[in-house]
Amino acid sequence: MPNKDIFIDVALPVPMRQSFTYQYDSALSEQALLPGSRVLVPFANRNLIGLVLAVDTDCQYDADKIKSISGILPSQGNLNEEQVAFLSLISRYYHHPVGEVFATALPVLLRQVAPQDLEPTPCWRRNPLLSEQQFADQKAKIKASAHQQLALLAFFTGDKELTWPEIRMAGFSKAQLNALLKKELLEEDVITNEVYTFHQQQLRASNKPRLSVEQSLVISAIANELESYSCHLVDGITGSGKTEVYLQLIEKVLQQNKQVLVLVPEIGLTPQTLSRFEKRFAVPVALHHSALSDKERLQTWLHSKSGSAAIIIATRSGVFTPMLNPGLIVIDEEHDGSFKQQDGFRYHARDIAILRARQLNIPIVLGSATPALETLHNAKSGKYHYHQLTERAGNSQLADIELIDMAREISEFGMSGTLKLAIEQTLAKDEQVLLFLNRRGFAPAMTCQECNWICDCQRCNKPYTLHQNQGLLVCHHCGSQKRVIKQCQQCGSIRLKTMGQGTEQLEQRLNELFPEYSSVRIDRDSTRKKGQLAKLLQQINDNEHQILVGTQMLAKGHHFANVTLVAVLDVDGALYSYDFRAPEHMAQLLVQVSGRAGRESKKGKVYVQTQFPEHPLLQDLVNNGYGHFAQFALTERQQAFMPPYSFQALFRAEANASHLPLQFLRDISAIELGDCMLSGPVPPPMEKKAGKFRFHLLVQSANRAALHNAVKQLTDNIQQHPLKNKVRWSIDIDPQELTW
DNA sequence: AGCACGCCGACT
DNA sequence: GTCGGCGTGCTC
Repeated sequence: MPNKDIFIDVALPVPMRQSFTYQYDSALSEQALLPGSRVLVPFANRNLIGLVLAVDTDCQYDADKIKSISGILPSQGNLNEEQVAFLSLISRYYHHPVGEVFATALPVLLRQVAPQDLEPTPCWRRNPLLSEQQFADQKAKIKASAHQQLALLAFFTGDKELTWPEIRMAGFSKAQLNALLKKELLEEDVITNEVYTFHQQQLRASNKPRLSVEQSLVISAIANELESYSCHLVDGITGSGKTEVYLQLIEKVLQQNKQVLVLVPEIGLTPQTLSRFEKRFAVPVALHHSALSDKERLQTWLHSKSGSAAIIIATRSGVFTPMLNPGLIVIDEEHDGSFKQQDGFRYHARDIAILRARQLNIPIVLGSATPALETLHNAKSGKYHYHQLTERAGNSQLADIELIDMAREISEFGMSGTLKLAIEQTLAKDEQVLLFLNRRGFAPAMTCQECNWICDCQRCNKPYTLHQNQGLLVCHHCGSQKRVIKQCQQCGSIRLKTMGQGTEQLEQRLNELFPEYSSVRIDRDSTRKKGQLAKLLQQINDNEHQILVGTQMLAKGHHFANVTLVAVLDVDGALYSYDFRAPEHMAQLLVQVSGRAGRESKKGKVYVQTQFPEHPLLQDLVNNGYGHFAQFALTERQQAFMPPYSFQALFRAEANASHLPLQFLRDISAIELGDCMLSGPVPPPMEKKAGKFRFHLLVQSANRAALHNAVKQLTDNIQQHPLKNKVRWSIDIDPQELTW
């Protein structure tokens, strides 16, 4: 039925906190126009793709200024009404422009005009037509020097089917794949676009391990709640088999012909993670992570939306992937910081996932060995179901943590005598040592011995870090670099010295101290080249290096079977930090690194060097473990009215002159406070960064509604403030970092 | 965010 | 005389 008087509300990818009204001449097209449809519209003399929020018969905007839409885009890329409602809710929750929220939720290619169709995904498996003998004969034709071809072939175990993103992620090339295809060792097939349905033979039950009593109890408890929304925390120590819990729950959901969304940390989506799923389920798995091309990401999105992917494994931004038959969301390592986006639209994928599960009325499972204090609080207060796994599988034991009092030790280059001795003893047993230092470069500062001048970055007013290997001074805050200087720029003296040590120096000193052993450094600098990290990790597992030096990178996700000594050289920064979450992150890190030591029945040891061995939080962690520490830290948070006992919103502003952000934030803070507390504007610990002067305004309340209301008023004030385009500002709801 | 409009410095 | 610098302002 043609109707000329249809008005539509459209979200456009512009940083404006509003939608735009267009007219729709329904005689123009046969295609239905619904909330969630993608439309092409004229906007400020260009054409943009927008998402329809609502279809209406009247409009609130000046009728003479309204334009008509110029087209409707193919419906495969549409969202449905629930998804539109959900993203609108998210936009309101985070006080972020609707258009940008929608843009974040759609793959890049759906924000472009090119027609985008769901394509069958090619996949490969071992050629089933070959007999054992034929297979061996063909395999013998591969040159012995073609290690990668042989490795790729070995990657295809059993009847495993692999898609190109999976093969590439494991480090193989198209050429290697083609070589195997040419020798007919593999056959090509396609994963169809049909809606996925479960068959019992898709279960590789032979790979199912026996469960512990604890695991069985957790699984059956959650399995009883699969029919509607419920949120579960699985709090399980390293090695207690959290993944097995997820896998068995996923199995139950797949049997109901429903889909599962699994969110993992940025670095957590490794070939090993993937192979755990592949080994158990012969179902279509789709991936979503930053290394995929735009086209691959679109395919994942479409396969998930159309129901042809059964399991979707994704990092942060995958939380928005639409599903035809959603059945379960799993968030592994839920405490991980990479779930929070730290620029632009600052959302937390874990929090969004929980809201989504509630809206979809499906269960969500959060898993961690070191749950975030917020999560733990919600679990203990009964908002989430709380499940604990306290037993380690097999005969492996958790490492002991021991503090080294640096005030009493003679230390050389940041290493105490006790530690040095322990390293010697460990190396003598042919075991590996992991040294953890969260500071890249050779030394974090350079000073003049004559006049005490410090070589600062002029854009940040912070010391340059010396990178001796490259002969550079690098600012770790803004990235600026300059050639290393030989003379004091204040008094001209050539008596310059470095202060403190970074990983580069530590590696050098260790080579001097233990010349008969090989040291390797794993940090952003040493792994910049693509594939370098995987190469170094392989060398470590092949025992080519005995001493491992690294930053945070080394703490997450990697397992080193032969490491029995782990040392954290400096935790003090976290004990007296401006950031109230620093001790929590430190504790999570310590537990994580201690999980690196003493696997495979060799009991490990963790040393932690500190100037403050009596610090109560540190003592509690070491003596009583993470759970006890967390309870103690929560009590402190409660006394200080900090999250999770209050909710926060942080307004950040920066400009070329310091009076601008100050005045801006001061002006807008004239609001009706209600049940809220306002602190600031104050400069953050780094008052100046990359030449910009910065200020903060923190809003706090025990009441979400009151906080929301205050933020609303503040943003309204911003809209009217003359400086709103002169200063760069942002809103961070539930900020993770108060430093910046 | 783009993109146009607008009013002041070094070029063919 | 013009090309172009980026400040300011608007977009249904």
